[in-house]
Amino acid sequence: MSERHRRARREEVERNDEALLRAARAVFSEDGAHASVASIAARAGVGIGTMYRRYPTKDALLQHLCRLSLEEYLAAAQAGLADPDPWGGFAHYLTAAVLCGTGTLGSIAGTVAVTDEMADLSARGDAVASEVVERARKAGVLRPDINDVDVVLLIEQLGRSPLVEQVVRHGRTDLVDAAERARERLIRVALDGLRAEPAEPLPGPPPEWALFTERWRRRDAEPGSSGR
Amino acid sequence: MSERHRRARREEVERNDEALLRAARAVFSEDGAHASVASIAARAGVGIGTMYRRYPTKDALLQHLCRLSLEEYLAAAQAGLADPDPWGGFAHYLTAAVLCGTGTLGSIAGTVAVTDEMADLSARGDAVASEVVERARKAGVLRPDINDVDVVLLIEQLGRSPLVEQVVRHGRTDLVDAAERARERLIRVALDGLRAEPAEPLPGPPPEWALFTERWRRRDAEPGSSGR
DNA sequence: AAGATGCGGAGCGGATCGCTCCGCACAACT
DNA sequence: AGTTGTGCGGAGCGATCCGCTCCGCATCTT
Repeated sequence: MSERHRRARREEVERNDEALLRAARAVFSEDGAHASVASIAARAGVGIGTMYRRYPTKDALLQHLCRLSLEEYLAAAQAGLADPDPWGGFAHYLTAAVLCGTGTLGSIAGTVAVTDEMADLSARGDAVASEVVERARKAGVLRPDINDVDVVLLIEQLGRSPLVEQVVRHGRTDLVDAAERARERLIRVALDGLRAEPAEPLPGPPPEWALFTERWRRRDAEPGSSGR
Repeated sequence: MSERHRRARREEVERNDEALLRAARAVFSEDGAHASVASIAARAGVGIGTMYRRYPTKDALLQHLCRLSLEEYLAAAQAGLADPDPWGGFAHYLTAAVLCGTGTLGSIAGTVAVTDEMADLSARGDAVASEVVERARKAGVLRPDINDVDVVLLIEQLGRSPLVEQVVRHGRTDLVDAAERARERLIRVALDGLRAEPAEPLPGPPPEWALFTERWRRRDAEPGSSGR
C-alpha cells in the first residue's frame, strides 16, 4: 500500500471520528444516555459498523466523550486563571464552560462507569475553577455572597440548551443560529447578575460541594462529604 | 352504597390522582417523554391498572399534564400583572414560572398532540407575560435591552433542574432541599442581572417570537412567523 | 485478476414498553 | 353467611426498540 493512500485513509478516519464525536455529544445531550447508537451513527453520516470498529461498545464511546468534556472544562478553567484580569478571567471561564457543554454531560454522569482518569480530571478542573472564583471575589469584582459551587451550578443550569434542541428537533435548522445567539445573551445576563454590589443579598447559605457527591467519583469510593 | 363511603372513595381517588400527576410530572421532566408509564405508576405508588382507568392512554396523561402546566404559567403571569409594583410583579412572574416548571415540559412539546385549548392557553400566557415585561421595562426597572422573548428563554433555561434530578437519581434524597435552595439563589442572580443599568449592553439583537414557532401550535396550522 | 482493507447496514437475541385483563380485597346489601 | 358491586394491583401479550455481530460490497494495490 502506498504511503499517500495510507495517509489519505488516516485523514478520512479522523474526519469520521470527529463527526462521530460531535454527533454523539449532540445526541446524548439531547436525548440522554439512553439514546441509541444507531441515531448517533446516522447523525454522523457513518454506518453502524464503522462506529463499532472505533469504539468497541456504547459505554466506551460515552466514556471517551466524558473524558473530552472534562478536559475542555479543565482547559476553560485554566485559561480563565491565566487571564491576569480577575473579572475577565472569571467571565471567560464561565462562558467557555457553558458553551463547551460540560453541563450537558451531567445527565450522563452516573450512567457511565467513572475511570480514575475522569475522577482526576474532574477534581483538577473543580480546583482550578474554585481558584478563579475565589480570586474574582477577593478582587471585589464578584459579588461576595457567591460561592464556587454556585458558579458550577449556574454553568450546569445554562449548559443545556433546550431551545436549541427543540428547534433542531422540529427541523428548523434555520433558527439554530438565532437560538444560540439568544443563549449567549442569557449568559451575559447571568454574568451581570454575578457582578459586585447586588441590590440585595442572596437568600440562604451558599451551597456545598456535597451536592456533587458521587458525580465524577469512582463507584467503589465510600460516599464522603466533599465532592471536591 | 352509603353516602359516607362514596365520599371516602372519592377522596382516595383524588389523592391518587394528585400523586399520579406529581409523579408523572417529575418522571417526564427527568427522563423526557419516553419515560415508561410503569415508572410513573410505581413512583406514584399506584398500580398500572389504576392509572389506566383514569387516563385511557399515555398521551392523554401527557396532554392533561401540559394543560395543567400551561394553566399554572398563565396564572403566574396574571399574578405578576396584578401586582401594582412593576418590578415586584415581574419578579413574581419569573420566579413562579420557573418554579412551576413550565420549561420542564418544553422538551415534551412536539411529542404530544397540541389541542386547541393548549394553543389558546399558551397564547394567552405569552400575551400576559409580554405585558408584564413591557410594563417593567417602561417603568425603567428592567434593563432596556431585554426582550419578552429573552425572559421566556430564561425561564425555560432555568426551568429544568439537572442538579435536583441527578441528586434524586442517585438516591440522595437528603440533598434535595439543598439543591432546590441553590437553584433559588440562581434565580435571584438572574433577576439581578435583569435589573436596569447594566454594566454593558447585551450582544446582538433581541430574539424574536419566531423561535417558538410550532411549540404550542396546532399541527395543521401553517408554520407562520409569529409564535405569539 | 486476485488480494487487502475498511465501510454500510440487515438482522438477531434480548430488553422494554404501552396496554389489556383478570384475580383479589373490601365494603354494602340481603 | 352469602352475594353483589367496585376499584385496585400487576402478570403478561404483542409490538417495538436497542446493542451488537457479521457479511457483502466498494475501492484501491499489486
